[in-house]
Amino acid sequence: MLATLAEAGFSDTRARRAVVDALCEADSGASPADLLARGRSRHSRLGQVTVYRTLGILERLGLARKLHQEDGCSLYAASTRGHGHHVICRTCRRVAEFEGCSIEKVLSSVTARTGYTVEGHWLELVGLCPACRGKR
Amino acid sequence: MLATLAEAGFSDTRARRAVVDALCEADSGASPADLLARGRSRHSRLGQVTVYRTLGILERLGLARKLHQEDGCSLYAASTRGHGHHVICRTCRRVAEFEGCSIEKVLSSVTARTGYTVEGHWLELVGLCPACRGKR
DNA sequence: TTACTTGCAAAAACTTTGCAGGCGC
DNA sequence: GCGCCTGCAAAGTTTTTGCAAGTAA
Repeated sequence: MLATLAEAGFSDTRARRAVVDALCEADSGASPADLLARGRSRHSRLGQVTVYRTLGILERLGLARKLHQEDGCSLYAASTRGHGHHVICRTCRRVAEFEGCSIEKVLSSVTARTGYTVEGHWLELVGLCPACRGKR
Repeated sequence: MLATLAEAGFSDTRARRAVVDALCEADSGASPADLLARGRSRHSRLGQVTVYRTLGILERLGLARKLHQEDGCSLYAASTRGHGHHVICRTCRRVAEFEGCSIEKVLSSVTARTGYTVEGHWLELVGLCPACRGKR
């Protein structure tokens, strides 16, 4: 992830590393505030603004993805570069990434029914992770 | 839509009607601010707060759906009650609703690969509507 | 009448911007 | 050393809350 940042021409700074590490260590969706808190354990002078700015960069590079949810959409999760989707646990917010969403069939039927040319899609699953399912 | 509100125990007020009508007449995603503006042409004393409150009710009843987008997620669209998804035009924001997203196969493969129990999903398509495609 | 609604004003929450100083390269 | 980065403070936005007055039933 840091390597990709470097390739893209961004310098390797302490603040960015703190944000990136905080995001990667989290196996659940993290809000900018969460990331600030976690990042500060690595770099105490880290500011919220830098978290936002770094997230912006990561998002543009496809390294982080914003998770959208019923009750707001300001959680972020690390993401393998490129296309992919996330499943998020409705209880603990832990996320898992997956690829291959065979929705080609849906696309053609939507095109036929609505006349739209579909260029992109956003898919997100919600459920219970193995750990939370066990707890019940 | 108003009938459904009544059945759910909400009274039929001028303000709510203004918001509902504004949302229904819009064939594109509308922000709370858009709805306030449009709603005021019907009920000039309408306040922004009521727009938010009404949208909250409609959302809970499944009559309105929040559209999530790259650059923020505060657009709403009227929605047929129950399960469904939207395609939104990336140019004019016009939306169309569709049902039948055959993602059952995806679900089982995700369950197998991640161990999550998937309970719900959220899918949104982006593209060009017939009108915007023609304009180019 | 009685409880539900509304809208104003204010507060709160969340993001972005301006800018002087700091740090990576 | 030069130019990209950072963080503080402040400004902007968006959404929520408190409350007295208004309205549906």
